[in-house]
Formats: sequence, C-alpha cells, structure tokens
Amino acid sequence: MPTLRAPRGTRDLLPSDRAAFARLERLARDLAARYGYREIETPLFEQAAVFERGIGAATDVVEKELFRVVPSRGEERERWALRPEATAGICRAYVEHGMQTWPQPVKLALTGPMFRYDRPQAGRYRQFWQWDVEAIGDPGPAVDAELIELGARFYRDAGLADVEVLLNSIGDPACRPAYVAELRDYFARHEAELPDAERGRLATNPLRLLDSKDPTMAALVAAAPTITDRLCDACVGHFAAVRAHLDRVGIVYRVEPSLVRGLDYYTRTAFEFYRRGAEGQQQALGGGGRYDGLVELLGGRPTPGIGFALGLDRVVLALEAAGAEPVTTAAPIAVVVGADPADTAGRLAVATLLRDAGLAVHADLSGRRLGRQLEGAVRERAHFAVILGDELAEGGVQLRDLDAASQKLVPLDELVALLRRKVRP
RNA sequence: GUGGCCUUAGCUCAAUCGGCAGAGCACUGGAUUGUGGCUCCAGAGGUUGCGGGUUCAAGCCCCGUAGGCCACCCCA
Repeated sequence: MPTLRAPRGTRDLLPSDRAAFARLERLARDLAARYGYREIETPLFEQAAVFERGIGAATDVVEKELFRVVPSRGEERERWALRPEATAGICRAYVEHGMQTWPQPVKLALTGPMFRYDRPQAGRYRQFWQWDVEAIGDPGPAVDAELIELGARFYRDAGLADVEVLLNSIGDPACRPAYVAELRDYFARHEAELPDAERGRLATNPLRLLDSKDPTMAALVAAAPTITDRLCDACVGHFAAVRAHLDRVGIVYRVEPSLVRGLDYYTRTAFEFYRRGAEGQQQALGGGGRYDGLVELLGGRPTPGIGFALGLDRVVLALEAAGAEPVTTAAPIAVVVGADPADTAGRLAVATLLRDAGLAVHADLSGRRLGRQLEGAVRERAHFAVILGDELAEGGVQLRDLDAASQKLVPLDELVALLRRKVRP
C-alpha cells in the first residue's frame, strides 16, 4: 500500500502548533471585538467569477494560483474555486445580503484557511490561515489609520516587536491610468535594459515592474516616475490625511513609493507589514489596502472599503524565529490513577464525578501498574493524583499533591469540594 | 512555472572500499501485585521515499520519478 500523506503544500497542525494558532486566533477575536468588528464566515469556495472579477483576471493569484473545484457529478457547469483570500467573498456577501442597508460602515472579521496553488516554500503553503478584517462603507481616511493601527497592535500583542509598516498610495481611477501609461512609456524606452523575465510585464502590468527584486532593475526603478508625484488632488489629500491620523495615534510607518499590491482591486491606501530586515523575501506578515471599486465590481452600489489580511502561519514562524516561548497547553488539574490496574471502571467513574463538577481531569485508563500511572500524571504536568485503592471500601481515596509529594486520605464525597478549594484559593 | 541541495525506525542521525541495516531519544512492558520526572532490563518499531538498471552482492553506483528544503516568481 502506498504511503498516505498530506497533500503537497499542506500540513497537519499538531497540538503544539495548533496551540500557537489558537492563541493568535483568541487575540484576533478579542481585538476585533474591541475595535467593533463582528465575525463573519463565508464559504471556503465561491463561484470562480467572484475572484476573477474581484481580484482581477490578469493577476497571478487568479491566473496561476487559483484552486479550481470541479464537482464529480451534477452542476458540471458551475465553476468554483477555493478562496485565495477573504475580501472578495466578504464583499460578495455584503452585496448578496443587502448590507448597504445596515449602519455604515459594516465592520467584519474572519479567521480561516485560504488556498493558493503555488510552489511550497518557507512560510508559503497551499493552505494557509489568515485573519482578515474589513471595513466596508467608509471612505476614510480616519478608518484607514484605525485599521493599520489595529494590525500593528496585533503583532505587538502577539509578541513581535520589530514589525514595520510600509505605506503607499497607489491612486484611484482619476489618476492611476495616466500614471500607468506614463510608467509604461518610461519602461518601454528602456526595454533593452529589462531582464527577460520582466519584459513580459510591460504590456500586462507595468506597475509590477516597480517591486521587481532583480538587482539590475534597481537603478531603473529608482529613476522611474513615482505614483506619489502623479496623484490627483483628492488622492494627495487622502494620503496626507491617512499619514496625519497615523502620526496622531503614534504609528511609525515608512512611505514606500514602489509598494504596489498584487490584487487589482486596491485603490489609494496600500500597506504591508514586514519583519524588520526581512523585506524583499516572501516574508510579508500581512498587508491590505483600500478597494473603493470592489463592491461595485461585484454587482453592488459604489461603496468604498478597506481591509487587511494577516498571515497567521507566518506570524507563528516569526515568533519561533524570534525565540518566543512555545505555547503550552493547559495541564489537567488531576489524574485519576488506581492501585488495581484492571479497575478502569472505577477510575472512569471517579473522573466523571470530577468532570461533572467542571474540573479538568484525566483518567489513566491503561493497565499499567501504579508507579507508571503516577509517572504519567507527573509528565502531564498534573498537580494532583487521585489514587483509588483499598480505602475505597470505606468510601475514601488518597489525594496526592504531586508538587509537594504529600498525600492524605479524603472521603470520596468531599473530594470535589476539596479539589475546588485547592484549585481556586 | 524555473534552478540548486536533500530523502535510512515516530524524531535526530550512523552504517569503512559495494559485503549480515544500527544507535540515541520517544513508545510499550518488567524490576517480590499500593506511589514520581531518575536508574536498570526487555520488547516493539524498516519494502533504506518509490520504480527500474548494473553487480555474485546495492542504503551506497547509474537512470527515472515522487516528496521535502532553499532561491526565483508571487504573496500571507
């Protein structure tokens, strides 16, 4: 029989990994609530058109990385895809459920797996987890700053000190087309100097040439016209106001004129979070931006919006790299062990009694001798062992304090009260 | 999609020139039938990623393939 394994680019989160994720998810949920964002859940797959129209058919995410879903029978004409990100699906839900009639802005948050068919690499998986936060219906600029501050707080509270905010404005329909045309002209004049790999982008997406990592491009990019100088008055005003708001709440950021985002729906504000010193690798810890045209693109009324997505896998990785303490799972309060290895029913009954009282209790249901059972209890980091033995005949058990290495005989019907008192002094 | 390195027990790794596949950790059991992380003993655990080839003989050499890691690309 061939070895069965998790698909390429996916992974099992074993309890220790899962505990680290759970901690981040708890933090995300708490912060979302504190900032007035409510949780939403959308399907793991959508009609492919949601992404093709929303994200843009010419983007890498849609063109190369979409996981298409083909049903084995029935509905063959449906074209579905696993979600590569959350924003498009959330905006689809906004339109579908008439959220424009809710008090604006509609502030939503989602935590869950995303899927991209890409070659796996350090910190890059085909199934990965994001915390996604969206504010739909507020043109900003204050909400832009609020959202960036929220993202920065998440990293700080998670224990990552050296996260840097990169900020840019990439214009809007009033000014970006002219800029893109100018940029295309500029690179076309220098076409001979472009590396082969980059030349194809001249026609498809000249903006992407700006964040090329090819060192031979550095001088060319540095001399290229910048969007910052070509923004229309409205975008200039918006960008300045976002910066002013960020300054006011004490967020340090770096304006990065070459920052463009890979999804077509972004307008004006664009930002990314990087570990300091790790820029340039595929080590973005998160990113987001404004998408004032997206809701309309998906069939809704013209509605502004802004959001970000943080990669939980990468945050866990960054925490490990930073030498953070591993997250430990809660130890049981007590382990029920027995002198008669065969009496699993007795141990199970006493454990159930304690669990009825709300205590976290493990029962050693193995057939091994008492010494081994106690050894196991200690290794589970339990504080107490309830030892079942001959005393049971008179309705008593030994309650052993594993930390103090002492024990005493207690009547079974006082065990719950006693343990509760010790656990919650 | 492109390139480089790698793959032996659950994990980390040995195995001389091509000559009987091993250790540590972890796991299970035992050490005078009721007491601790230690110690000692034992057990279990392998199609050496997979498929071919060369050879009397392949973990080792050759070809293919899958997977992992790293980089490009892209992004989280």
